[in-house]
Amino acid sequence: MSSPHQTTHHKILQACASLLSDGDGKGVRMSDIAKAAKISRQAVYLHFASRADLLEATTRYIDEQLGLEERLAPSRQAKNGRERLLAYIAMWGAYVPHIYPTAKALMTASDSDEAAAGAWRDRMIDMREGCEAAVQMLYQEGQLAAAWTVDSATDMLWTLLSVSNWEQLTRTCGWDQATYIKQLQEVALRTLIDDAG
Amino acid sequence: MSSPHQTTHHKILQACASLLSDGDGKGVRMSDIAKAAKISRQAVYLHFASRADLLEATTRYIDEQLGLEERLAPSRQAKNGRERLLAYIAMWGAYVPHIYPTAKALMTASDSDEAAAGAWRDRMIDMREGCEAAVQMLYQEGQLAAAWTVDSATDMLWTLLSVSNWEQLTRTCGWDQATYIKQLQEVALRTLIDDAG
DNA sequence: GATGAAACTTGACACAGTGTCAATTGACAT
DNA sequence: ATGTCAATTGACACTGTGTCAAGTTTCATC
Repeated sequence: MSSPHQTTHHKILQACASLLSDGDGKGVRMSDIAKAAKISRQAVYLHFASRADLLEATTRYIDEQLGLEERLAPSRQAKNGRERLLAYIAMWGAYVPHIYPTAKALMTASDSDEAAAGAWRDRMIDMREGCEAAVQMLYQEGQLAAAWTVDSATDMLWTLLSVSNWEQLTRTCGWDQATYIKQLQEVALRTLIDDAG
Repeated sequence: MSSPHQTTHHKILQACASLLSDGDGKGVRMSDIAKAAKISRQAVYLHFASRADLLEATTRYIDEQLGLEERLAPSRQAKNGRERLLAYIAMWGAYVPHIYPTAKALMTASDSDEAAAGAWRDRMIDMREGCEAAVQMLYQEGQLAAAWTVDSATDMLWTLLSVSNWEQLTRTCGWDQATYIKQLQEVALRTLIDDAG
């Protein structure tokens, strides 16, 4: 737990995050990051063991910058499962665009496949918990549709909200953010709740 | 339109398909393929311009081997949109396991990113047409839920059935094939049709 | 049977990008 | 002055794709 204030460590994260934000995560090389941080390429390795390691740290850094915790508050304060589900999807839909480039870089990390894939998977497991909380609440209210267990419904919701899906719908299909949120809320409600008004 | 009978061309496709089938598409190198086809690595390039090119040809080859067209028949013969939707999802759920390794290799082709990604995208656009046909049929029957246009519903269904989602649900979440099919049918019905009995 | 064209082989190489190593410099504290 | 830590420079190994050149096999065809 070193404290990364305005240290080199911090500068690297900033440079990495910034490079990932412009462009869509393609071809951000260690040397690019070093250059952006005004540092030698090798110095990066003094702070991060590998590209995957740096990428993973960058997602955490971005989470802090963007106040992920605060963004989660509305869904946590929701008074019923339905509201919680809607709030969670709204939060997520507004959040993904920010982490997308990093996510993409992490998901398609060609080289240190194991490490990068693992880092991203860990990250997504955290997000799964948010899904589970909403589903659990629905279940306890007796609102969860009969076709689902808490587990399978969580799996489904989690998958529905995956970054890949977000990418396909917004990038390939051209949906805008508001549409993405509205339609995914629609799907989630109709799928998970019986009186899906 | 050369005719690939028992030619080298054909042997390469066979070797590639076979290598992709065991293992999950990771680290299948050009040299591995050449070795499996009992050919020099360079000879592969006499038949396929690049790894992406070969991979793409392999998906087509597999489609033929597995009789994709015949598998599509039941959904095409369905007498209403609902049946067509269900049949299409059932077909797809049974089909994905076979193309998954190749799909994965194509999606995560680190190098010739453009070509590989493009090849896979083309492939998926074909599959989108199957989704659209079902949605269109529902629409013409007045069965498509009010929240959707034909386009947006097709986008949603297409995304729902993506290989990434299949991968997450079956590989990560551990769903078996029957569960995948049943639950995705459930989601599609509830989402797209108003009287989602 | 010689000629020639295709298909294939061998071996070498360029290229990109990651990660490693060793030797050196600079700053700062004690 | 000494030690230590951060950073630099430059070189190198490694992996895998794709390219090139020169030689060999195979086979058809005159």
